[in-house]
Amino acid sequence: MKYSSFKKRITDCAKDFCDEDFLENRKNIRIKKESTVAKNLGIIFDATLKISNNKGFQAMTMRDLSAEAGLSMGALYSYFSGKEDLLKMLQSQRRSVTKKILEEYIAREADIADKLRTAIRIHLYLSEAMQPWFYFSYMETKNISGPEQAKAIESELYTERIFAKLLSDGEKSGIFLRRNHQLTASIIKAMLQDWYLKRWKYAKRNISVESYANYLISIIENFCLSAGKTGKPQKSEE
Amino acid sequence: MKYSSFKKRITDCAKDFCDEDFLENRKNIRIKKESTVAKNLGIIFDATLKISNNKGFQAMTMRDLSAEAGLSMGALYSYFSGKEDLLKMLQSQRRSVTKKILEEYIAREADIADKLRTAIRIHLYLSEAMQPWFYFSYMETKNISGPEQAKAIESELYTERIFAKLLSDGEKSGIFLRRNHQLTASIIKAMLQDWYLKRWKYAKRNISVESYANYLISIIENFCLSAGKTGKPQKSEE
DNA sequence: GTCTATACACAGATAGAC
DNA sequence: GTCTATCTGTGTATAGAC
Repeated sequence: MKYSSFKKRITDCAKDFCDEDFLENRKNIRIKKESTVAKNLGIIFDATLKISNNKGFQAMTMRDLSAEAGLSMGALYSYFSGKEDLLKMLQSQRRSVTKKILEEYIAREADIADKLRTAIRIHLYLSEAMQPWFYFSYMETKNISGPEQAKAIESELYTERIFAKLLSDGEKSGIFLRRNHQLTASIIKAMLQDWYLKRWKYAKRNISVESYANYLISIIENFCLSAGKTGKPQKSEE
Repeated sequence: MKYSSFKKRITDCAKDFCDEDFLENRKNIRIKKESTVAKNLGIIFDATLKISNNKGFQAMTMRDLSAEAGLSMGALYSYFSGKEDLLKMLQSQRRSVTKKILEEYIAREADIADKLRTAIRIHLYLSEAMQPWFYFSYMETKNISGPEQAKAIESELYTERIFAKLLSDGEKSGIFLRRNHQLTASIIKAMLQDWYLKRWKYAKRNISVESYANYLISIIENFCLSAGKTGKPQKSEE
């Protein structure tokens, strides 16, 4: 699957505001009209990501945000009760979109080796489509208050478990070698994360997200696939 | 080589204050006596890393630092001219130690495959011995003023080039396969970084730095070594 | 719903005594 | 060399007009 067709499918979803964690916060918002909330929250979230990824969330002032979003300080505070609240809403909204899409695409595949390839590929495509948020989430959630940090860690472990499960199922079916699946899974995560953490590097070198995906898949299959079961051949470089 | 013997060798070095970039800043320090400077700067650096890795460098106040270091605000300001200056000194001191040691150990090996193994292993050992600083440097330097950020990027690319060069030399000698060496090198970096960025995870799972090193080396050698040249066998899991 | 003006707290930094 | 006391800027958040 090519990135371009994935992206088309995704851009609508990405602005869904129907997550339950999000609705929890909805009642703190003074604005009544649903369409105004959706429009302005979108603008506020994008501005937050833009500024934070430049100078850090903690360093972003409300005046910065006000200028970038084109709303006065007063207006901003009718969409959230404070900086911490803003972070919570942003995180829960994006996290639920990510999870939904990842699960959807993996479920479509029947074969285990395909599921693993798809999991790697779709995770990369997701982080490509929402790079500013993935970067933000990685860099900022470490320093945040207790419950938010716990959710970030849980989210890290959640995708890791998906990979570990696939590797372990694959071993049972004889298509993958016996390895330390948990460790392999966590190394896959590290490689996936590098894509959105070092985007400047890959962009400068003209590495496309497709070719990065193919490269990762071939590294992992070299390491995990049983001999003879080379699966569909994957190009190792572009 | 075991981590424990490496660590013994390193702990002395790690407090060297003889880097040229550092001496540049030395003249801004009002304190005359060299031994006092070394002692208190050590305390200040450690306190900075401890607080910053908890709440972020930008969120660390001088009062926090004063309390943690056991020095008054006034005293602190006789060791640096401001927060930014403190960061510059810390970065240049640690960066020079890291570079020196990494080069030293790679140079000791004659065989290319051994050089690659050593580069991976020693980088991991270094980041284990100085985990707080590696973590700090990764998370904080992105948001900092121009020249400091440029040095951080240069440092990332510097180690990457070491790996890429080894892979490419190895290809010429016929021991490594023809791959996209630059891309492989950047993926090696990603895997190395995961060790110090997710230390909580590996600690909880009782993965030792030695076994992580062995695992990485086996992934890379599976991918890069020419058939038949399996080199010294590496354990893939512990 | 959005604005301007302002309160109030807290940060970085320094002066000058000891 | 280290301390306490204090200045000044800047950040978050709110009140109340439009």
